[in-house]
Amino acid sequence: MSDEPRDLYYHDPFHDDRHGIIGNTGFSFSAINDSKADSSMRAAPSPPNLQGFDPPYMSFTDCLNGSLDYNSLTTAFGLSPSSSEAFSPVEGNHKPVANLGDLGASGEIAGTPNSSISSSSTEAGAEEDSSKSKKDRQAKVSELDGGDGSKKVNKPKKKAEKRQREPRFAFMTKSEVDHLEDGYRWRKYGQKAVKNSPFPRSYYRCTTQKCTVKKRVERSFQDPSTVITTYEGQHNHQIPVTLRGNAGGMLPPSVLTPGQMGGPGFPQELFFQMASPMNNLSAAGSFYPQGLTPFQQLQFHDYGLLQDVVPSMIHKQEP
DNA sequence: CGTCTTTGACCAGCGC
DNA sequence: GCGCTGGTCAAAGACG
Repeated sequence: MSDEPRDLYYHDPFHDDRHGIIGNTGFSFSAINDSKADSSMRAAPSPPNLQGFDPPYMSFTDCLNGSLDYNSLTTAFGLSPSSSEAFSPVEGNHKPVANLGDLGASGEIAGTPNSSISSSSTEAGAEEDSSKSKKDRQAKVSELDGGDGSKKVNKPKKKAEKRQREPRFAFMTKSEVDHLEDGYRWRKYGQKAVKNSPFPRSYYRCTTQKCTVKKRVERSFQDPSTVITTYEGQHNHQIPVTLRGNAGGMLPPSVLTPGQMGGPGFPQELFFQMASPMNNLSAAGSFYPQGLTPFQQLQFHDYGLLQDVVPSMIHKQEP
């Protein structure tokens, strides 16, 4: 693949001094666009106050609605240019915060310090799961092969339609554990070495039937202590709370269950995941300049924010 | 025995 | 057209 991911907006983080600022917040948004053209269209004027945290942050809604300047927000965090997401560096983040894994409440992930979260949203719009399309493709091929079955992987006879992407969100988490518990069950279906990175990227798929959500997990090559988790798609089911202990009890009322807010789990899950660690952040107190944390803003919006956010994300998949 | 991980192979898409 | 890279498949093995 090229160094310029085709399915998202990427820009060189190392030549944009805004990143560090964002990164220091320990929380950032990165937009993942499926369309470069679209990303350029969305490129609103840079938030002039982004650098100074004042007003501290774009709202989650802003991010999801694409009203913010992706260019200023999309930052690489030790991802190879070929990586599909870009993040903010968090070098300045030295205070212990909750781990995303804590949210899973599995208990198997010790709270690792220095958690930083980044979320990314795509333009999305893809109803069809990429893997599904590929499955269809290969199934079709299988038939075309006349049931030979000798070949391990069947070759498609014709080109499938251009693969479409589900909406994606990425999280950066400082963790020693690669695969962070998030309450869902995942099956690893692949691992690949990533260009320009010594760390492989792992591919996971939600094990729930008919749920096409996938996630990728990779370590930042710049900061090996940081795990970058990218979710793709939206869960069409609730968090299997009975599994592995889980976080059911931890769920804030406003984000308790997917679907309650008007859609399947994805944005809610995201918010939930963001919210919990950030709660700890808030508790940490002096973590952010002037006591302002990104989550504080989120808390301000809390329910309303989700209401703003969710429809913007969910309506795309409404029938 | 069911579930999950590992791993090599294959494919698509892109740039040159 | 070729090579590179990301993404996925699926058999084999590991594990509880």
